[in-house]
Amino acid sequence: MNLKHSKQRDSIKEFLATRKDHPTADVVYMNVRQSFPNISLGTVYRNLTLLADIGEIARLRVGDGVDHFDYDTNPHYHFVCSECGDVTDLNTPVTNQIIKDVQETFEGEIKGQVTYFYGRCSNCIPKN
Amino acid sequence: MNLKHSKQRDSIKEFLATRKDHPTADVVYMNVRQSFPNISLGTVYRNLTLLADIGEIARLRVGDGVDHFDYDTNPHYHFVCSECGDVTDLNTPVTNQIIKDVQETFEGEIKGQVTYFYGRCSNCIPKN
DNA sequence: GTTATAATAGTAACGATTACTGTTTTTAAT
DNA sequence: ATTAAAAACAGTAATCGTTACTATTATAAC
Repeated sequence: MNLKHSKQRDSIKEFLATRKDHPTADVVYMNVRQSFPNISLGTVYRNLTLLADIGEIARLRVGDGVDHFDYDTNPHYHFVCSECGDVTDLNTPVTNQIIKDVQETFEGEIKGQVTYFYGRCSNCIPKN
Repeated sequence: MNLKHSKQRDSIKEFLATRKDHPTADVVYMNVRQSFPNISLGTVYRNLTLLADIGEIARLRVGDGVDHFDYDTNPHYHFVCSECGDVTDLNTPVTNQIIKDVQETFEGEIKGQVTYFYGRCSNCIPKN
């Protein structure tokens, strides 16, 4: 892979680095446009895909029909609020034991696992 | 919810019941058309969504951009082959311990968990 | 500076899904 | 059996996230 430097890509990475939530391509687009008013949505998608492919960011598919992107590539669990849609990090350590368990009775080759949790986030639980 | 009976819906359920793989709406459409040549794709989608909402079938989102549907609503893990895209059942029992662990340090209310595994299925591993 | 090619902006196309609309089925009450 | 209310339908249009295309611009090695 023969990468060339690009200010737009830098800007996308920089933006992602500032966010602890997990923005969608569209949110990235909206924000990066403040520094690059002419950046195209296609450029955002292409670079997010590229960065995810080379492992510099992570692409999250949490079942809401939209891809989310995470600057933090260390394995960690995510929580998706069924009401507000927010995607947040969980700090429970990730275990790989389950992969070993599954592999025992599975003929193919397991390379990884995706797990996310859903429910109501603290903001969406009615106070009293 | 005030359901009325429909032959089309029956047929969709019947078809799903015969399949151990996890067909997409389009596959359901193709097959149910053999008994109902005029059935519309919208009807298939509407009924799959309805059946999933009332818990008679399960909707699987395994990150391939297409929804899969499962007649078996008992909790079980799925494996997604990264090469051929097949979605298959795993027989490792599902544990809820992880939910309890996560709940300990999480302020919101966790209602469930989605886990799937990916890798190469036995068909896609080169034989020698 | 030249040159090769990666990256871009802008736009068109795509595929999965949902929404709309007028018609047909189902169901329950008469 | 007839009727009436509502659910479901077929057919089609629209939506939405994403990818593909194309002509132009930026990058980087020589």
